[in-house]
Formats: sequence, structure tokens, C-alpha cells
Amino acid sequence: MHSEVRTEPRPAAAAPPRPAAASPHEAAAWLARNAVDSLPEGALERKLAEGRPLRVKLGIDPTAPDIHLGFTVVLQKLREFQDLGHIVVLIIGDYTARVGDPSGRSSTRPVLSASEIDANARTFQEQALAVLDSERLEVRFNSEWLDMTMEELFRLARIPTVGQLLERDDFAKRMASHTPISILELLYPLLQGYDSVATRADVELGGTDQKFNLLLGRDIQRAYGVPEQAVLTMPLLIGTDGERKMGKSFGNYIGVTEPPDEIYGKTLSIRDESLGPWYRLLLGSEPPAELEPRDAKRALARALVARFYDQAAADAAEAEFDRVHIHRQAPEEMPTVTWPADRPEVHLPALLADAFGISNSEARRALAQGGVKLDGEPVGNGALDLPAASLDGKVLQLGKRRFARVQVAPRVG
RNA sequence: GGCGGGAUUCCCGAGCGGUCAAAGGGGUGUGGCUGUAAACCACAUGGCACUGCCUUCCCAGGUUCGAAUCCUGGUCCCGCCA
Repeated sequence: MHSEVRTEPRPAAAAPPRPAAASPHEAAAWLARNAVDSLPEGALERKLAEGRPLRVKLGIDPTAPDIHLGFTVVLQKLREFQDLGHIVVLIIGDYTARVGDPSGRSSTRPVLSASEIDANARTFQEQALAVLDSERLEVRFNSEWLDMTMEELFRLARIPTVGQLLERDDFAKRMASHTPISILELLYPLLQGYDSVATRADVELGGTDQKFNLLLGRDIQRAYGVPEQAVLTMPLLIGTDGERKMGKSFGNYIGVTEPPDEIYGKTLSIRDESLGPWYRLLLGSEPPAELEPRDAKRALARALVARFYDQAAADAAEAEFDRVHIHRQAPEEMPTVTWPADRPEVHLPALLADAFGISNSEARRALAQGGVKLDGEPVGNGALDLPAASLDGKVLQLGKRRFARVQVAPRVG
């Protein structure tokens, strides 16, 4: 055990890259430092000791258009492998996405069309490059090998038993609660494992929820007579709701391509208790002890915007946030709503509905609750109709964060 | 193949002939508080140019003065037995 690894300082910035000259033991310890599991015991070190560039695999199903922050935790770990001279094999699950993963209770998840998958796959690659080094990167599509014959599938399907598959945590729970499990779902881990065979993976990364699949990959590799991969699992980032892991299906995520203001604002909206995990997993450091939670969040939010955009964008996002939320002023830019000039009176519910895409009833509710302002002045519940002339050019505000400028003008067209 | 259970508003889930636009929770929204779009508290949450009107409880028929609730026939889902 090397003390320098255990007592590693917690710099405020991202941890410095480890020199490639590190011993296998040191490198393994370095790579596993914020991982949850490195399995089997010593496997990663033995792989590293082979002294060649390892093939480090990660699979993504392009089922959503964007990569979210939780996913970058794993990507950053991949980057560390690259910095040590290893090759990242990024597998785009275009085939598996096409089949349609029915996991989760909702069987309603639509199967994506080929063009959607293509589009997602393309943006995934681009977004992954924000973190990964394109030099040591191999991108593969699993349709390349998964579009197999029945005979080949049967060979694969003979490897694990149903009993083994049902040991997986979520399968076990669903069996216990009589929640359906489709055959296809049981097949998924096999397909993922076959990806490892096809790409000769030395190491496979994933979130802790992938542990079973990653380990099954070893069984499948063994059955195909190829060397078994080492497995490294990373903690799952808690979502913006502070309750569940960040995920597209929970709506508690921050996409890396979201606008700077959104990334900034959503980061500030995380719970104070989430600061520790977010700092550790995203910045590789502890939240600065001298900062109040709010200020620690501001620093984190700035760092994240700077990572996916640049420092200027981060500063601008912060300034905009302060203007709108702290100083309660209107934002720099806002959309315009147009009210036809031929109507002498503005019907507020209709204007609100038009401006913010809400229903007429929602608009009325907001008015009743005092959630509507004009040029910063609360609009009373009483007057639903106001003289059009008195509204022209004013700033209409719904709640704290939605703004639109009113324009009274002849209908276009 | 046989038997049984189920489909409710964004989600989960009550309801079992009127008092149902439909309990409760979650989510979301607004307000309060706040150095935060944290936490906490309160209220709201089908639609409508809205003191009232319209359309809902898987679908299509039917019974009834009256149906989310009963009947018939579909569709889909789940479990048990084979």
C-alpha cells in the first residue's frame, strides 16, 4: 500500500494526471481510487502488468439524445485510462437500441427509429469527445456483430442459466413482486457480454448498477475462449432531485449540451446534501470547507459550465442568475409575445397562455396566486382584461423565472 | 388450454350506482421564507375569453332518472395451474 495514494491531497481543481511510468500496482490503485468495485481482486493490476495498452470498454445505448452529468463520471474514468496510455473502446449500442430495451416497468418505451438512433449516436460521439481523448479512442457500433444468426444466438444463450440471470438484483426483486420480466431483458446482459467478446475488452467500466452485467461479461468471454475482462464500477451520481440516481427516465438530470443558464441553474438547485457526492464525482475534490453550501454550489455550477462551454459562459451564466434570482430583475434576453393591435383590451389569461405555453386555466391559477407580474409589479386577480396600450413594451413575468416582452402589433401575415 | 386478478387524471394509487373533475402520495407550479431554482411551510394542479359551461376514469354497446362504479362484447396486461 502506497501512502501517497492513500493520503492523496484533495486539490480544488481536477486531480493531476498520473504519469504513465507508474508501476502496475500504483496505476491500479490510482484508477480504482474513487471506484466502488474493482473486480476480481487484483485483476486490474494483473492486466496493467502485461505492459501493453489495454482495451477499456464502455457501452452506451443511444436511447436519449444527450449525455448527462452522471454519465460523465464514467467517461472521466475512461479518460484517466487514456492518460495512462490505454485505449478506450466506446460501443454505441445502435443494435440494442433498435431492439428496444424494455427494462423498467414501463413497457411503453418506444423503439427508436433508425434515423433517431443515428442522430443520437452522432451526438453521443461528439459529446463523449468533450471528455475523451480522440487519439486513444475506438468507436464501434454493436450492430456490427450483434446482427447474428439464430445459431450464433443459441450458442450465446447456452452460456448462463436462467437461475444465474435471476440472481441479478433487479430481476430478483421483480420476480419477488411479480413484475414482468421479458425474455429480451434476460438476453440483454448476454448481448452486452458479447460486445466484450467482439471487442476483446480487457477492462469494462460501468456504474454500480452494471456490476452484474459486467461480471457476466467475464463468463461469456470465458465461454468464447477469450481473456476475461477486469471490471471497474463507479458510483452513481445522485440526480438533481437528491433522491434517485441521475437518469433520463427520472427527469432529474443535467444534459451536457443544455444551455449554460440551465446547467448553472440546475446545479444550484441540487440539495445541499448532494454537494459532497457531486464534488467528489465530478470535480474529484471535496467541497471547499470554507464555503457556505450556496457558494460551494456556485463554484460547482461555474466549474461545470466552464467544462462544457468555457469560463466566459460560466461567468455570464452566473451574472444572469444573479440578475434574475437575487436582484429579481428581468433577464437580458427574453422572447416576445405579440397581442393583435385590433383588440383594444388584452385578455391576460390568453396572453399568458400564448407567452408561456401554458393552458388558459393554468394562467388563471397563476394570476389568482399572485404569480404574474408586469414590469415587476404584481398583477391583481381582479382585472383579467387590461387596455392593450398600457401593456405595450412591458415585461410580463410568470413566477420567478419566466419572462416575455409584450408587443401590441398587427397580426403578422 | 383451464382458473383468477387487473386497466382511473403526468406517475403510483383510492373509489365499487348519485354528495366525482374523482381521496392520498409523488412530481410539477405558485406563494412565503432564504445570501440558493437547497431545505422547510402554505396553496394549487382536466379544458374553456370561466360567477357558468364542456370533455374525462382502456374501447364499443347496454341497463338506469343517474355509471369511473352494474351488464354484454372487444383489446391489452398480470398471476396461478397445466
